[in-house]
Amino acid sequence: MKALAIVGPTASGKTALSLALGTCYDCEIICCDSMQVYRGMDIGTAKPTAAEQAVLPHHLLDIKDPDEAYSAADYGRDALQVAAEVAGRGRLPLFCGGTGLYIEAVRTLRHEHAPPADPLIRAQLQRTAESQAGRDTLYRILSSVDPESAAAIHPNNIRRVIRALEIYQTTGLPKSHWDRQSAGANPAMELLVLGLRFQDRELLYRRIDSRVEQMLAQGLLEETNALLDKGLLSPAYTAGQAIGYKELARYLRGEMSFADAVQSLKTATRHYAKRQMTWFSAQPDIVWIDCDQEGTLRPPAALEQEAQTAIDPFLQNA
RNA sequence: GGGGGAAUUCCCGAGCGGCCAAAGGGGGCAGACUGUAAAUCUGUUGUCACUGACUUCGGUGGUCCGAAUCCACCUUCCCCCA
Repeated sequence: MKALAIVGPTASGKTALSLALGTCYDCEIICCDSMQVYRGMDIGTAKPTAAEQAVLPHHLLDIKDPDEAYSAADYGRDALQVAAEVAGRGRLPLFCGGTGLYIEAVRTLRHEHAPPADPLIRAQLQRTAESQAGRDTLYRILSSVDPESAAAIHPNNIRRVIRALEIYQTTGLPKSHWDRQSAGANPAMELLVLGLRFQDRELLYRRIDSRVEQMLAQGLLEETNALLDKGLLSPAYTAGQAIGYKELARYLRGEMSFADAVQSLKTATRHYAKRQMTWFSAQPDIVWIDCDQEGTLRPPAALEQEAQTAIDPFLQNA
């Protein structure tokens, strides 16, 4: 199965390009965003609007409530199924989103994938990890049980230490074993990944700032308040970690001024964009498209055209 | 007009005679990432010919073997009394 993907940092213009390209190649869009899957989180996640969703079918949006758990592997499974359905209709699946790990999940999802989180084991490990001594102990255990993973995980990154131990405890096999298994298998689909990037970082950062202002004008504060009222913004939920909501929630709870909240939301978004760029730039085989040239944004048509020169041969090649 | 306090590296902010190119935080830059990923974590951040040298802690001039740290004056800011 062939599919397209558009990736890139937040506010780089993925949605607009996906609509243009999707129309051109008769696609259905499969959103690849860890936060857009949640209902009631529209403005803050820059979810495609109703009008945009009317242009082409969109999938994997609004499939969970903010207090429900969802993960990369869930996404990999769901996305694979949806993509097969789209292909079954004779249309081309077009993944679009900024969650790098989710794209990766689509590509490398295997039957022999590492097991899901075990709530009991995880809770137990987390309790141990509350003290520094406990964390040291966990890392020491990991080092003896799975030295390969331990070497790759920084001792301070307790979250990943816990996951590695969880895998070992539930399967009796080290995480490194499962990783090798999935990395070695055949890709689930043939994916052409188009990556949007900026030569001039300032330009991206300015877009981020103005998009934040735009979100606020559209009612991000009200949206946050609604979620807060329903108790859906706990940091315990994945959705509660979403940028924008967590900062504004602090303001609404009286923990910081509105101006400070907005400032930290902008900063957090820039940090996020940087992490995305780091992630994507480390991925092999991305066809890069520059959004800007000599300090100014390129016209959308130029980006589309450049994308097409990569897509056409990809689709022709049997 | 009188009295008191403050000026530190991009920002905030410690330091109060040597161990200080100067804690810590923020920001910037770079990186990691296989079921919480918009998460979590790491490195780096005066300059250079970089195991050493050079320049820096408002300004100028002193004291001292040695100053961001002490003294004098100047500049700016803040507070209090008038």
